[in-house]
Order: sequence, then C-alpha cells, then structure tokens
Amino acid sequence: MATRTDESVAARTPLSRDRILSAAIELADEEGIDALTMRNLGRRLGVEAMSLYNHVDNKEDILDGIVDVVANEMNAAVTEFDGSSGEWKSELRRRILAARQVLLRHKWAPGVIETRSAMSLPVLEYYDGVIGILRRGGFSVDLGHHAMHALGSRVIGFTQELYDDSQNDTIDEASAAMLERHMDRLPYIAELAAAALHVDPDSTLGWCDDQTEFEFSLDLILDGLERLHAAS
Amino acid sequence: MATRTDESVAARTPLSRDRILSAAIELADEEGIDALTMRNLGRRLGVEAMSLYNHVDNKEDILDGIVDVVANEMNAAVTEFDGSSGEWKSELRRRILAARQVLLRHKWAPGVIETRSAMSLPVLEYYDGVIGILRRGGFSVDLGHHAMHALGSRVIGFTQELYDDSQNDTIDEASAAMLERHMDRLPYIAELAAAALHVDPDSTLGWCDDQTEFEFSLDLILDGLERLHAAS
DNA sequence: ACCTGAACACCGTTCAAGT
DNA sequence: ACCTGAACACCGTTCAAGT
Repeated sequence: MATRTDESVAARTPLSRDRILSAAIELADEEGIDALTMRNLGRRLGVEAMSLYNHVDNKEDILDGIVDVVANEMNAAVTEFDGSSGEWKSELRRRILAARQVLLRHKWAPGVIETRSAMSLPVLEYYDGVIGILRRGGFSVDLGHHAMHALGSRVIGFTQELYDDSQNDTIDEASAAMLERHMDRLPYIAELAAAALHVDPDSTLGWCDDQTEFEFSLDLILDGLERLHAAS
Repeated sequence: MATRTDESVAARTPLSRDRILSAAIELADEEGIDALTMRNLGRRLGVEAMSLYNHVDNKEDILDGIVDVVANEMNAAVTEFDGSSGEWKSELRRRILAARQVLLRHKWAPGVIETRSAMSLPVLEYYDGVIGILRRGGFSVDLGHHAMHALGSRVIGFTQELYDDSQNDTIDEASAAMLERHMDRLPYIAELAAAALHVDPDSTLGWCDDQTEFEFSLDLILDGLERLHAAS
C-alpha cells in the first residue's frame, strides 16, 4: 500500500502543527526546555525557524500545544482506573502514580504548565477526573476543593522540588565544599547527611529516593483527607 | 555629621555588590523577574550594563546573591520564634507563616531558588532551623527527613501553584470562554465553579483564598506528621 | 580601579521576496 | 500556499579603549 517507504520520506513530510508539537516534545525531553528554541526546532525539522510560523502562531502557541499533548497522554494513561473500584483513596492514588509515570518522561512539563496564562482543556479534564473521584467517594464540594490545593502539583504526580537534582543528579563540588565548610552552622543538616551516608556510604548526594518520598508525602495527604472526610 | 545629604548623593554612591543586589531585588519585586536584565538593572543604577561586571561575576551570581539576601530576611523574621515554645508543631507553624510573609513580598524568589544549582548557605540555615525544631520535638532523623519532603516548598511558606494567578489575579477572557464552552466535559469543575459563585457572586475568578488554602494544607500536613510522630 | 562603546553570539519575530 | 533571507529589537557577555 505504501508507495514511499524509504527513510527520506520523513524529511519530505510536509510541516504541520502536530509534527511541530511532536518535535518540540522530543527536543524538550532529550535536551531540556531551554533547548526548545525556534531555530533549534526548525533545524530538527529540516526547515528554517521562520517556516514554523506558517503552522503555529508563535512560541507561546507551541508551549500551549505541548502541554495539551502531554495532558492528553496523562488522561489516556489514567482512564483505565476510572471507577475501577468503589474506594476513592486507592483509585486516586493509582491515578496520580500513573500520571506521575507520564510526567517522569516529560520533566519539563510542570514548569511549563505553571507559566501558561490560558488554561489547557486536557489539563482541566485531568483535574475534573480527580475531583470526580473525590465527589463520587462522598467528598463535599468544599472539601474536594481543599483537597486539590493540599495536593498541589502532586495531583499531577509531581513534586515541585526546591533544589530538585533531576538535572544534575549530584551535588556539585562547590556546594559540597560549602556544606563541608559550614557544617557547624548547619548541625541538623550535618546529622541528616551523616545518617544518609550511613545508609549509602559512597554518596553525599543520593540522599533521597524520589519515588519513596513522593509516595510518603502523597499518603500523608491522602490519610489526612480521609480523616477529615470521615469526620465530616 | 552628614556633609552630603542632598538627593543626588544616591546617584553618586559608588557601585557595589550590595547596591546591585538591592536594586535587583527592587526591580524583581516591582516589575517581575523577567524585567531583571543586566541593561534594566544598569539603567536603574544610572550606569551602563557592562559596569555591573566589575562587581559581580555574571547574572547567575546576581541571582545567587538575591536568593541569599531574601533567605537572610527570612532567617531574621524567624529567629524570634526559635525555642519560643516547647511545642514543635506550633513553633514550626509560626515559623513557616512568618517566612511566608517575607516571600509574599518577593514572589519571584521560590522560582529562582528552584533554578539555583549551587546551594545557598542562608537557605540551608533556614532549613536547618526547621529540622532543628523537629529534632528537638522528638522526631527521628528519618521522620524529620520525610517531613521536609512532605512540606516541600511549603516549608518556606510558598505553594508552588499550578496556575497561580498571582500575576494576573483574574482568569483571562479566553480561559473563561473556554471553560464556559466545555462545561459539559468538566462536570465537577462546573459544580465547583457554581459553588464558588454562590459564595462570591461577582467573580468566576476569586475562587480561592490563598492564605486560607495555604493554612489548610499546612495544617493537614502538620497533623499527619503529628500522628506519625505519636505512633513512632 | 572603575566605567564605557562597540561588537559577538544568541533570542523571538516581522516582512518583503521568492517558488 | 508554503518557505526563505535579511532585518529588527532584544538578551548575556567580552574586550579594547578610555578616564
């Protein structure tokens, strides 16, 4: 059926909004969000940067678009759980951890979502699904609203980390030296570091296991909500 | 004592790292972090952008510097509570809410802290104080560590909001129209909006009171930690 | 020792010109 | 209808030149 199956087809495939958004996500995934420039994106598509403007309004439009694509990916990953159990807590927990798996492939996404002034319909649909789980589980509108705030970015499976070391998985030498030098002014951090060292002797750095900490915090919040819910 | 008290003194005051950092913070507070460019900063100081490089290494150095200044402001606002009560929970709560007051004056700060690769000593001292409150309150090193993760950016008094409307306190018309158009696909958000409207009839926008939601979430986490602490 | 002007290598974006 | 080259107004930063 395919009349053109050689590799050069890709290069000849005409530009489109969808191809631009896919390439933009690839670029951000592989090289980080800072590498997502119009000129870089054009190069990846074998085209001049200015050609992109025939298919998207501007860079903001691209950022809006890739957020929608990722949110749809989350929604797809998550629908299988909808109504899968009568239990709001386990259902919500599984939904959030599934969304987290998607976002771990697109670590730039929470930061970009944060900067959008207009709202994304797919993101709102994701949120709507979360509130739906709570409401069907018997939460009042009010407590459901509070719950969304308490979960914060964790509702999409992400901890907006102060000092997230996802970029460079190690503490750089300058910081390590500074820590060393000022341990006397940081007695409790020194103690914590010592304890972490005890567990994993050859790294001052890998103090924290992201997934473990995420689930700890998520469960802490879910347990708190459960108690408030039971008391209401 | 002052031989020169006229207003032009400020303009003649020689440049220094401190003056540059103060001006940078003013600029970011007043016009947002995007307005903090070397040329803008130079203009505010009555000097060419290139002169700044005599006193700071580069822009990264300025960002590092203003984070330190703000963190020191937080530490100053917070020391009065240290050891003020034997009760870790109320002490930590007051500390975080005091830090929050500082950060509400410098809303750009959490975002900048997040992008620093090197660690700030004043920020670490703030964290150290938090862990200290927990440890003196009887928390194990491990539970103290988990607690820091659970609090996340809230430990410095800030909710890293998805869609924080601090910039434009209103939902823009495009988003409002989109919400209107797709209410059928967002049944639970529609319900929430209706409830919020009921409370405050003339705004689809002011759904949430930041301070209320912050304290709700903070107390939820503190209560959860208290329970884990009691069980340990 | 400190400040400046011109320049460089990047941005996003516009627009007239090509096919 | 789509793509391009040159250009514009911005970035951060370097460097030789001024005082």
